[in-house]
Amino acid sequence: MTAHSDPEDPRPRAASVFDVAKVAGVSHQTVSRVLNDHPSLRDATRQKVLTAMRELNYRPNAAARALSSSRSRMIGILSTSSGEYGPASSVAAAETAARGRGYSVTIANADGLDPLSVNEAVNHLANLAAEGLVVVAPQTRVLAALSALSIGIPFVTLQASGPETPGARELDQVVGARLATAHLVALGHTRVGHIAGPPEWLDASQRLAGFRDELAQHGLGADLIASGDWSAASGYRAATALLDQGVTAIFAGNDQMALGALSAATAARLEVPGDLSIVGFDDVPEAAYYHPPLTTVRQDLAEAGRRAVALLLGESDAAPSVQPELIVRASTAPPRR
Amino acid sequence: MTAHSDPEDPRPRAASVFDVAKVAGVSHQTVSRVLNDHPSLRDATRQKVLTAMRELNYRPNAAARALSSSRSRMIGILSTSSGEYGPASSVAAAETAARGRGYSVTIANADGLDPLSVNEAVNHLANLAAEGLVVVAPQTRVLAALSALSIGIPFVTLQASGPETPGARELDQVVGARLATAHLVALGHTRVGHIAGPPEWLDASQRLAGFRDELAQHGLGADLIASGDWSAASGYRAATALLDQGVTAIFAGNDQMALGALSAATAARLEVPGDLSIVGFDDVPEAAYYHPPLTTVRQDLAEAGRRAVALLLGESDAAPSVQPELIVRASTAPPRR
DNA sequence: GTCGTTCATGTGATCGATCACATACGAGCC
DNA sequence: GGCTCGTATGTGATCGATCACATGAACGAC
Repeated sequence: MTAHSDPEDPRPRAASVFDVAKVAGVSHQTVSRVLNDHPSLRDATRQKVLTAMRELNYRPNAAARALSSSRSRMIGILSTSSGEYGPASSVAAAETAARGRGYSVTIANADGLDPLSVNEAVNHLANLAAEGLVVVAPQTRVLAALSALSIGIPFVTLQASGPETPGARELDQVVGARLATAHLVALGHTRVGHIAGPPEWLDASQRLAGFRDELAQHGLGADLIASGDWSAASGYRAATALLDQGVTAIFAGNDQMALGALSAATAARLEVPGDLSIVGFDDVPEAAYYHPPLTTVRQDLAEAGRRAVALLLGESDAAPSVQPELIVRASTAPPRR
Repeated sequence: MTAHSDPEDPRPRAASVFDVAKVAGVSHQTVSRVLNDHPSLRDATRQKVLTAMRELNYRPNAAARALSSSRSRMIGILSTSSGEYGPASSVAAAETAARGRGYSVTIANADGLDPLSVNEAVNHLANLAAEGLVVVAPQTRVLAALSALSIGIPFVTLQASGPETPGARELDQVVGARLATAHLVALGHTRVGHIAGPPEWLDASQRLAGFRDELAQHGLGADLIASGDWSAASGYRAATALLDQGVTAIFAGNDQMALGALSAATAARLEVPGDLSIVGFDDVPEAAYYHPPLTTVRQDLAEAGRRAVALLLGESDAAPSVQPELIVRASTAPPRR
């Protein structure tokens, strides 16, 4: 009594347009027309096909579509490997926006500092035939690699402009920085320092530029500058250095570094905002709960993600860019004396 | 004098295996063998082909490969739309791990609370023929939707077990919670409260379970429980409620809520850790710079992401799970009296 | 010296869609 | 009637890879 092997299940593989066509009593091409909602189709026919699709639990094969139409309907996101709040929320918003338009989103993280890693990431996305790239963490090196590889993929950078992106968004960064700086100056600070992000980040250099511009406009020198790497730890170190130079106010390039500065002030037995005013950038959700609650510049990162996708997909009705907003909390005050 | 339209550029479309084959003087199949590094290939032949590929700047067409091999080499990540640190860093690590193994990663965000949104996200990934799913923010509803759709895609959940994932990882959460709770008990606290995450999150319920278990083991009641939504704001509210009930220590389900609790204590003119001890969970990079620096439980989220991918791709040499680690900083101390 | 094996390579069908083109039918017009 | 035109649908080639199978050469075993 030997159990003989079953002749295998009748149809292990998924339904194709042909299967649907057969069930609906039409040609495969008609099914394809339904899929791409072609205008000249009788409604009765369309319904028959749709019914058949449901019955067979039909799923169009994305690979086949991509192959024959030579359109991948895929957008690549080039990001850094960090889990930072800013990039992450932009990515999420970009994904939602893209999916809403029938696109898929693949991500590729690059180290950013490592040219090889950037190349690999870009190459990966190019191999997938991504129709466009959203560069989330725009470092000069990433953009350089992108140009150098010169794969003909259009790309849009977030939060800072790349070659293809005219003006608009880059203003945000400068304007935001000016907002923060102006606030400190208006409070009466004259010795205001800046903790800049890594110089190779476009955002960082633009914020720095905004800081300089604003001080210059008030006839103040902008020589109190320290650099960090976006982390709280680096903010702590940078703030310590700036305090030695006698600043009474600090504009930090992001909220994490501002938090580090807050911590450095405490360690130096200084009161914030009494002895030292601090402004951050980004308005991370936690900023309102820092001690003291942080004055910062709010950016709508999610909106930036959405807008990047819209721009990429050529919806050039691109509304004017969202302006950053200064959120005044408790970490800033007039200098004590 | 009419400019006649050019007969168009000679070969606008990219090189295929056939083009490479012609240049290398071999058959298209041999090219394919090089691509998939087939064992029986003379080295000279392989070199010829590789040279031809470089010369033509050949990129294998992913869609065509997927179609004919019926393998998408794609992993889907099902995530929530938040920009939180935890999920984001796991996603990044998972991506790197997947790419290292020749897989691509597409993401799909779901609202998590909205069943429709979850369905859409899962469906999207299924349509892409993802070979496996990594569920980054495991809420019961997401898992339910996943089972209900019963598309035959294997999936792995991060940080908490799903149907397919036996034991291992889920311990992490419980163990971590016990670690935190035990620390507070060892300091002499008897009225310790917990700020739990949303009940529909598996992580939240597991941490809560760990908290309860540990207290029970010491003969202490675990009735001082408030719920939050992971945000600092909710932590603030929950902590305020717990303080009314006279707790001397709080274990928060994540660092953001712990930060909110820190802020609530300050608002209530209580000193941390003198009047109130607080422990968080996750060890976000900023935790060391909170005021005071936060005692918390460190999880290696990136490692979790990597491991999820390994598990998914059937590398069952899955090393024993990484144990969470208690990081003692300055937010915990013995009760004042 | 023929046979079976293994290695190295080629030939044609195939995956599941779209595309280019053909066809059938009815309406409108001279 | 004969023409053109627009709508609705079908036929076969095609995208770029892999797969199944065939073939030719080299080599040892009997």
